[in-house]
Amino acid sequence: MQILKEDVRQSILRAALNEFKSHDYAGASMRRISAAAGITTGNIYRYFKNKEELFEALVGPIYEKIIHYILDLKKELGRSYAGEDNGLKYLNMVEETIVGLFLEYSAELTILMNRSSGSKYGQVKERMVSLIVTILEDAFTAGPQNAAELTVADRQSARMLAGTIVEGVCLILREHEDGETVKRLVNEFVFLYHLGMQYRCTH
Amino acid sequence: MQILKEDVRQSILRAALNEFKSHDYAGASMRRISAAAGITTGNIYRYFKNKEELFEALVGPIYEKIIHYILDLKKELGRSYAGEDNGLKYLNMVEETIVGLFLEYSAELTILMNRSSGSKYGQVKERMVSLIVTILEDAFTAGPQNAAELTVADRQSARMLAGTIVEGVCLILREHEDGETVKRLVNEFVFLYHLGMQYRCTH
Amino acid sequence: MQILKEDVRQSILRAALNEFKSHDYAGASMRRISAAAGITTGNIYRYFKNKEELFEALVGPIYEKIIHYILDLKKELGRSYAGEDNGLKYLNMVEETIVGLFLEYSAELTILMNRSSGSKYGQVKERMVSLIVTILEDAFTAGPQNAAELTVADRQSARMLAGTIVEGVCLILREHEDGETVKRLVNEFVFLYHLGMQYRCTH
Amino acid sequence: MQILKEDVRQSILRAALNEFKSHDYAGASMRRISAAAGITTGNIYRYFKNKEELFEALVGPIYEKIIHYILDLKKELGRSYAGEDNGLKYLNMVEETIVGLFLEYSAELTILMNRSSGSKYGQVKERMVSLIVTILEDAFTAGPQNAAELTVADRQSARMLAGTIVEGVCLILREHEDGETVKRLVNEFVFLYHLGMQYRCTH
DNA sequence: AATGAATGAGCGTTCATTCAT
DNA sequence: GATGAATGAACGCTCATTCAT
Repeated sequence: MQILKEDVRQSILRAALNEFKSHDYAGASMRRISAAAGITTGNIYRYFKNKEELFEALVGPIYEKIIHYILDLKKELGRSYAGEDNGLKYLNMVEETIVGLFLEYSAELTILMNRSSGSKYGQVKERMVSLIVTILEDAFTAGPQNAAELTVADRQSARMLAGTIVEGVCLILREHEDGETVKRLVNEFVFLYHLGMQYRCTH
Repeated sequence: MQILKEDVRQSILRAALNEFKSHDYAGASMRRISAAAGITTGNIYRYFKNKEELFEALVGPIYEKIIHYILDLKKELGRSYAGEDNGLKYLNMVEETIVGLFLEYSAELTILMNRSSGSKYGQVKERMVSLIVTILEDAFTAGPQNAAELTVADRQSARMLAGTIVEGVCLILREHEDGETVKRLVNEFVFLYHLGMQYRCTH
Repeated sequence: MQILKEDVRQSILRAALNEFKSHDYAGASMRRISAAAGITTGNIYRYFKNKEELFEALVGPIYEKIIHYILDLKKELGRSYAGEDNGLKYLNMVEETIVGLFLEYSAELTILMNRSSGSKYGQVKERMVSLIVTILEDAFTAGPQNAAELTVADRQSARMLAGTIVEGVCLILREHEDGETVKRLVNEFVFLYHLGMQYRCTH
Repeated sequence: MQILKEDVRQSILRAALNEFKSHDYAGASMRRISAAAGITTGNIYRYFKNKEELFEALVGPIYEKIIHYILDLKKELGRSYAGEDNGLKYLNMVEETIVGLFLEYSAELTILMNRSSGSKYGQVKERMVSLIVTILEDAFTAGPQNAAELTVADRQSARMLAGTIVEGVCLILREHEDGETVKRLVNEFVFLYHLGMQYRCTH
């Protein structure tokens, strides 16, 4: 009844996912994770050095991807402002990458965003917000080259919008597991912000 | 160099505020709180019976106030739908009570909303969101009498909007201390949602 | 040099027995017990869920047995009064069960009787004494049918005798390990009380 | 509303008596004692160096007296065996001193006998039993000069009887506060043992 | 003399992590 | 590879005792 190494690793990750869905990084229990994975307490440490590394194995790749995608998005927007590209590609990117990521890894994202306090990802919301702020500031000024002229009030608004976008997405992730529902709500949500942004840029 | 009782109490509350800002109710440490307050472990229990009561002293009064204010708001909106009153009074209420409360107790609210899992306030965000959901559902249908006809998707949207409103306001509060700035951002934020709501109700 | 599980469990029970011999339930220290058992603080909780369960593992089974035996004894005495049976069987029962129990579990009984205040067995001496009181009251009046006519003073005497019987037996057990010695002393002791009882009933 | 020193001392002792009546030495609380005495936590330490000395002030004098009386009793019995004196004086002594002591200081005795485990009086029962054993051994052999010829079994019986006498008295003290009742029960109890002793010495 | 705030060691208990088998 | 017993630090909390006032 020997389980192969990779199988075990996967069942630990699966169990950890469930554990972290309902507990903070600090509150999650390695004992419960190993029990749920069908292995013993000690054995988990042959696969993951410690709690931190198990957590990292779970959310780290997703963290990298989402940061990467947001950076790509920003670059694409830069091209769009420069006229090298139309806005269509940008929207496609959102659909194909970000929303796709949400759909595929919604559990990991939920954990990354809502359960990582106490781990090295504790500041992840803040980092994501900062990234999105730079995107919004570009949007406010129709391109990065003019970003310097933003007022303090503009910067604050950007930060608030970025923050509520992130929090709003987290919220949706926290409450819904069904992929289609998440997609619909994220779209609605993005649309709401899009509307607000248009209004802002035209008034 | 004995410190006066009230000073100590305040420094405990201040230290607890900081501790709970970065840890769950369960993850917060009474030892760290006392250390940060500059007192010993045992002494904290002269001021607060236990962790639960310290937490309650921090967020309890604010919880009572905000629930109360939201209920008042809902009642006022009810009158507004019934034509007994115009929308002006409603907006004044938001300005005078909710925003004021948020301004004065932003840290406590943040904790109440984000760190209370495991305490008796564990369900507070859910309760607040539920309250706001009923307000939004009334708004979707222009009055409580038609609320029954909402689709599941409508209800999910209402829930998401309510959640992001709560989260968004918390976020603004977390990051800004200046009253005027908070007011402006909350107004911008409320306006954004108002816009979204109008669009939704007319399409 | 890993110690087998059952060995550890036994050494915990042995250490607990010693600790509870000289401390109340409340005053006994889990740390001292683990130290005396040669294990660390945390490890004791792998074997016993908490202090209460450790105490219960020590005295619970003995409590059940002794209550059961005393009830049997009383039933047998009832038959004896009714003439259905002679006194011989009764004496055999005392010899075979109660004395045997006391011989085998004298330390546990001592603890059960003298150190359980604060635990769920806090009232055990009282319950045992009460049981024996009913037996003595029957003896005073030569059968349960006349027990109602006892004076307050009689009842107090019965209570005192019952109490000293219980205490006396515990005392003998505490100080002697040799089975024959215990048997002889208990017999002497029972004889003493028997003598007193006869005298009382005939004067 | 200044209370004189001696008054305070007395009210502390009174409060301590009540506390120790219902708690072990270890389980008794200095805080509760000071509160019941109507003084502050710290002030108690101006009157008694620590818990141990307060306990000692309460039971120490009674301990000295009872040991002293038992020694006197033994001396008197010695004279009685030597024919220097009749048994009457001996019985008078029991009435006048021991029982008198019980009547006057029953609370302190109860505490001394039943609540002192953990204090320096923890071994008091054992010491008293040893004393009484020497008296009983003399009685078995009609005088100290023959005590050497006792069998092991005799010594064990003496020890058992001494023990149950002590325990029996403790039990009476524990359950009755009314002086007359205590006196009657102690007399009954002493009579019972007297009867047993007579029987033993004549068979 | 008295106060009562403060101390700090100790309590029962939990849990991530280690290690002999 | 795997086991699960063992470790030890940390937790919330209590309490005898001390000490600045």
